[in-house]
Amino acid sequence: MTDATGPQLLGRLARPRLYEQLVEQLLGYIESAKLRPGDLLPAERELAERLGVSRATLAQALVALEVLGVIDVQHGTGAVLRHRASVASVIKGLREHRSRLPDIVEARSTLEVRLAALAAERRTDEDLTAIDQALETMQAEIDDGDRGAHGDELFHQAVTGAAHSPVMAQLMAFIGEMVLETRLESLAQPGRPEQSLTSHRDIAEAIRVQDATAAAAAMQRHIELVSDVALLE
Amino acid sequence: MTDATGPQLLGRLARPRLYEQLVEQLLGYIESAKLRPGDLLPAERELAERLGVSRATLAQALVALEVLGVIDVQHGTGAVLRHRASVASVIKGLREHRSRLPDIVEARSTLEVRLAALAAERRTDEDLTAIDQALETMQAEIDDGDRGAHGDELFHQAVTGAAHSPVMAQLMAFIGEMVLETRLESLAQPGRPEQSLTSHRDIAEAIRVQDATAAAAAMQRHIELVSDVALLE
DNA sequence: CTCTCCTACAGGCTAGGCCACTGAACCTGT
DNA sequence: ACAGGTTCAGTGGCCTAGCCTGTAGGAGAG
Repeated sequence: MTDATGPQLLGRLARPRLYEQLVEQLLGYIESAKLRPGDLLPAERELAERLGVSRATLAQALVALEVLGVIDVQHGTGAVLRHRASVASVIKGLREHRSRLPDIVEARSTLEVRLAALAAERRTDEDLTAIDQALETMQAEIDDGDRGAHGDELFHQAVTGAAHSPVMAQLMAFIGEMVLETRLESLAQPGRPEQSLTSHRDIAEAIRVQDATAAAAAMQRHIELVSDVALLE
Repeated sequence: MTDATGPQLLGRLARPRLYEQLVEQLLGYIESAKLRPGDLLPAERELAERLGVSRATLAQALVALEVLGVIDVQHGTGAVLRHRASVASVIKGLREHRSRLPDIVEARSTLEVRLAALAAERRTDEDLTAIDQALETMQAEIDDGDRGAHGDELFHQAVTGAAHSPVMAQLMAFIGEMVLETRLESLAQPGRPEQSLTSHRDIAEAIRVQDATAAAAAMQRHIELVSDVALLE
């Protein structure tokens, strides 16, 4: 899109990949053809010809759809639909116009509050060490005049890890991706890093003494503080 | 998993795809080589040769990693790492022992409890109508001796919609299939459908009167009821 | 010293081929 | 008539070989 209308001001310009366009088209096709779960997509050779691409490229698009959970490709049979079209359209819509920031913050806070509570219940001594190290890193960065973004990231990752919940960890990774894509830049407000570090310490302390309720509450306060101005981080 | 230990009793046996193995190997490589975000993976031609596969197949694996958010492939430059190895390893672990039930229930409850509360705050009259219709559908299905799985799914979708949070809806879709499996299992128990319907009515009532706290609590109870059976296995 | 341009090397995509798997139509012996 | 194998057309899986475009750093001109 932007690559056709004009140059982008920031960041490297969008690199259009054929397989991405194919994913869009296929999602659109699934929706418009009203395919139901279990239905078969047209054969690879036919699809490739109809779309005007090689089988190799189409195969990439099918891999992408498979990873997204939309289809399930079976050797000798074909590509079968796994979800109803509505789900596919949700994914499509999400990729087209990126999600709003408040929504992201909302989802993130939901997950992180729970992760903090779980971390308090399940943390091992190793988890605690990682959390403490993250705090030290952040402290060192702030002392250097930095805003401590790296240490902050480490902290949240350490807490996520301490919760020992792979599925929720993956959801967090997913959100992290959205945040990156929306080109969110946290604002470096004077005093903010110190406040953030302090609330981090509160969270860490609750996790240390394994108080799930306190950990959840501390994380909630932290997110409210942070989303107040900077919205994230 | 089972495909390595012995034959599966039900369902079609796992169909090993080369690109999937490559994803595993590459994740392992990223971790063992201690690559940091921003680092470049070896060139495609070199990787393909080292792994003993064609560039076309390697390209599929790279597409998969890109969709997973692990790397970012840039034309003319190479494949750059987007996340630290720990995140990659989490994804790897998740793909290995696919979807463990307790984790799924955990993630689901976290999201749905919050969704119920948001639904209570934000529901429109249309949302409420959809919720009531889902309840009627489920009631009709149960009266017919069915498990009411369809109505159950409709209900949760309606609540999710009423929360008006696209990102969390997306996250629900992300784990949607696993949730569906969980739901089907629990509803198979005698007497369960009625209990489930009753707790659905509680949730719907709280949303109707826009009591967020009550909605969250009702959803929490509902999920505990459901996961109770599912976890007994 | 700076700037331009060249070029080696990166990924993107195509074409065409062969192999393995699936399922249904079709034999064949009972 | 039937249950059992067998055949075969169609499907995806993967490979080789090649040419294209984009990137970035160094050589050379100014």
